[in-house]
Amino acid sequence: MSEFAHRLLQWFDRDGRHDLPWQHPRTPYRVWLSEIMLQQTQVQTVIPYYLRFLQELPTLPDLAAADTDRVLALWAGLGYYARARNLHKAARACVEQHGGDLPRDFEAMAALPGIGRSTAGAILAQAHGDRFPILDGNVKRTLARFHGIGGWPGSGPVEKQMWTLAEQHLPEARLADYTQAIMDFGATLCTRHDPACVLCPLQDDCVARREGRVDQLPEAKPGKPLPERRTLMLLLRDARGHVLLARRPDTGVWSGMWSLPEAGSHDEARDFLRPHALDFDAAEPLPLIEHTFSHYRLHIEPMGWRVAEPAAATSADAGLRWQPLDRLHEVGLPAPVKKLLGSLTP
DNA sequence: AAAACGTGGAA
DNA sequence: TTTCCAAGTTT
Repeated sequence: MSEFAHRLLQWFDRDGRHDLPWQHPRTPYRVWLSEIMLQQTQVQTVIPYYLRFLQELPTLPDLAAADTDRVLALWAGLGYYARARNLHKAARACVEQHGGDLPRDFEAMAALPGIGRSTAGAILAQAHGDRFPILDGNVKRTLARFHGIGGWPGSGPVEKQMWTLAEQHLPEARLADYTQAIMDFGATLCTRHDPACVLCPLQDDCVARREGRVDQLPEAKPGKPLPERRTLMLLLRDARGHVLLARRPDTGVWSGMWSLPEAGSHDEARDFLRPHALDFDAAEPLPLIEHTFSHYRLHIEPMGWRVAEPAAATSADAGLRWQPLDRLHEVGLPAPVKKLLGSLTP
């Protein structure tokens, strides 16, 4: 076995994490769900969502049989909602094409929506002990430092080089433990800021350590200014304590989620209000919301109205629904909308 | 290749 | 306050 993997496994046995929820039992479905939730998301954030999701949908067939709305509701707050929609699609594909289980074959696994090369490797290694590398943020950081690799790890050439190295470091056995080990190592010891180099089992052979470049590696993603956008959110409440929700389009942010009706201008808002016989100028202004995405900042202007009777037009529209304020947990709401509606007094 | 795609926590 | 970024994938 390579010295790299050997030292990592020894470190893992003593200092790794052995009680994460998806480790007991380490079934393919449980590992899969954890890997998808953990994409671009920290363990601490995932755990409560993971436990709730698994309680509601304990098996892959349960997930496949669930409504998309229910899946999105369980995901609401985690972000990157395409993960939830792809998870759901993949579960249905597994029922139709793989007998209700995840496939054991790498190519079949990576062909499922939401499962790329790294996630496929992570699932096969952890659930079956198969010999595949992963290349997540932890591994990239570890390799960048250990081998002294410059350049942003997300760029094509650097990533290609790292896949090769990740493959070369694989041990012959204990693939499940090794996969968990290198992620634990990156998450708890070889951290982005202030890594614990004095405790590191790889310190003698670490290029960054030897050359005093630990703080400089891995190199950051080239930064760009954050664009600003704005929208009006229309909050219509009726006398029963229901609020009017609108389904997000199939494309763009929050796709498929339920949210508040939006308007890009006051004129657009007036058009939307017309069937409700509401006066735009009678709106109750609500506190402005600033919501930051990974790729732009959104300024939300919420405006509220009270309606005596829900207009017939809104009940017939499949893209709209009147939802009781005390049953918002039934639908998947974007984080800032959930917060806004949660602050309302019923 | 580069941009889209969420959110909350830390520096 | 602003910036960065955390178990990436898809288009």
